[in-house]
Amino acid sequence: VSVTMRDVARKANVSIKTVSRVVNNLGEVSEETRQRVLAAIEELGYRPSKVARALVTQRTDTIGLVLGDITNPFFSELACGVLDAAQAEGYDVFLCNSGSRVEQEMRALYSLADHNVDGIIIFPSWRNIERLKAFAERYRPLVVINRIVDDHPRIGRILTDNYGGAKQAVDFLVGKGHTAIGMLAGYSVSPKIIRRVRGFRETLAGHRLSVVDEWIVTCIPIVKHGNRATRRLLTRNPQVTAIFAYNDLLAVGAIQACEELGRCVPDDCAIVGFDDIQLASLVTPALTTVHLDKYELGRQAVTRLVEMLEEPETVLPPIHLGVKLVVRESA
Amino acid sequence: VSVTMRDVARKANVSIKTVSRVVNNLGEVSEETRQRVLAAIEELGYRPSKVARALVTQRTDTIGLVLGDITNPFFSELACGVLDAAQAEGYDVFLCNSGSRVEQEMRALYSLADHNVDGIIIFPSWRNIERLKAFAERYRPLVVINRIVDDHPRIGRILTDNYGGAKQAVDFLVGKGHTAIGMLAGYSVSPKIIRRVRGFRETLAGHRLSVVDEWIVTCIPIVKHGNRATRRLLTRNPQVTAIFAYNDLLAVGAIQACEELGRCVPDDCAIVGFDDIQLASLVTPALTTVHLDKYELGRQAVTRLVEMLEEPETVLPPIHLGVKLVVRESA
DNA sequence: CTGAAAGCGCTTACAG
DNA sequence: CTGAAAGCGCTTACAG
Repeated sequence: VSVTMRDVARKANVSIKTVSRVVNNLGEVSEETRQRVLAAIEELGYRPSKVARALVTQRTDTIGLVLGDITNPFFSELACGVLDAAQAEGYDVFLCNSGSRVEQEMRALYSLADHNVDGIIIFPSWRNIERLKAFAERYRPLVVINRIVDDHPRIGRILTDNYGGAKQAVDFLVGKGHTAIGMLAGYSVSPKIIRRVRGFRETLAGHRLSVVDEWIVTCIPIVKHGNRATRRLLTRNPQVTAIFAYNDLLAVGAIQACEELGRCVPDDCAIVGFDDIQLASLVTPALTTVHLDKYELGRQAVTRLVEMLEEPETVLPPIHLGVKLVVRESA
Repeated sequence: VSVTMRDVARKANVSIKTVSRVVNNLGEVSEETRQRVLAAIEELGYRPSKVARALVTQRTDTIGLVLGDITNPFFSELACGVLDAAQAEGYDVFLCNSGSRVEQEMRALYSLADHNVDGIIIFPSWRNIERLKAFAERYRPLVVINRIVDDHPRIGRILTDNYGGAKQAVDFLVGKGHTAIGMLAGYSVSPKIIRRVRGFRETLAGHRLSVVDEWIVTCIPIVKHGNRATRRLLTRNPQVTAIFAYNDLLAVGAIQACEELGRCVPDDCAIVGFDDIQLASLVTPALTTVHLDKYELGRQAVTRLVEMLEEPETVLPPIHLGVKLVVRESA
């Protein structure tokens, strides 16, 4: 099928090299020759093969994006930012779902490396940092979203203010008079890893409120499990009057559970989410939540990756993204 | 950085060709040699370059996916099906947003062709079929979702039963006693192109109800515009007691509008959506809508594309996907 | 069972 | 301003 540089060269009666020069705008070609080559390209419908070019330049103009699950609105908004920014910079993007599982995540990474992507943006699963570092050193540069990693020229970092967001949420709830506040903690309850949990605990303590471990429950961060976990939490601990959720999906599940339990939101139980996905404002009652600019997060990741590709030796500082509580109806 | 076949060959004391044989499992290698090569591969961390391989085989093991907007839950569920099926078949996938604009869509297509993807799955913008056909013939095979296209060996087709879904919705509404039914029609009101509109009109006519053009309004299919369009529709035509929406996003906007207008759903105005995205069951009142298996849609598209790649000459019949009305609270 | 040569479609020094 | 040669990292006939 495909027409090559050789075909164009033949048609325009020049060497392959000259075609290459006009395709890549390297100048040094007489205007007349240039026009002749351009005409041949047009006529034949020639498109330079990025594969062939990549083999010699070692650049593919592609990047990889590894996410937990594109079906999660948080990730799809982030992906949208990545896509738009990548296109603006001239990159195409490979998308991989990791299912938030380490094995699948590493498989995606290696598969991307096999395709010689220029770099990879990843929202990693918990605790996987060492393997990521090994990968980055051996194969491709990485931009890591929302995980703490040591300085490294091959690893870029984008961090959202999860601690601060949790603090804003708790401060707000305490300000409303709540003293018995539970948390749906997502995958892990460990404050060492999860800054949203640490922010929750420490802010509570800062208000001289006791941190009750039993009120902090782990759950897969989707609606169904938020519902289930909340039902269990409120049934066993009816004294809890407010819930801070690791993300909006859990918070929406919590609203459902309250309704099923006959507890009115926000009067019988206040609920605060995190992320401010589109769903948050569409649900009834509308969710009070910590707003995070997911699209911008994706854009920044691309910007940072491009910087790293341009200056491979430099270690760049982490990029920080702020968050802000949005008060609606659920608290 | 990168270690090549030559390095492995040197280390294992064999020819490059022999390394190629074990990498590709072509047999014809003595077990002893095989082990030696495998050990060298392991030790050096060698990974075969797909780029180099692609240059000679003309296959990249990648496919492209061109969507309107990954942020739309319909598309992200579809994408999830594509991703999973593609991975199972050994393909990685490029994702492109087209913003539902023809120019951007064509740009994405050509960019994908430049990367030598093996094939492309596309949910095309309206009326673009001729250019798609030209592209498919000249560059890469396509699987087209939800557009009618003539038989063509380079174009696969997946169709959902949009007409039947609209019919189910209207039948249901009429069964409930509604006679003044409006429609939020999405981008275009033309029954020639949009089967959901045609199904709506013809089913109405089949019930001997008059089809009022003024009650069928076009709008960008997202929540905000659904709200706006519904407000206008119901304000100008208060006699309308039911609305069929082109998709769930519009239907959710319609629910909001009714609430703002003080019309109770479903009693003062019944609303039926289309697609059954996750949001549909989360909103209050929960949306009655036409269920569509978007994940399966994505899977089928991949299956079909793989079939086409295996038998490039054959023209395959369109794949049809059924739909089914799900009755919840909004109608 | 194993290897030397040619070639996929480009770019990169190097000449002229 | 223009071209011939080598090479990117593989696979594909072809020999032996």
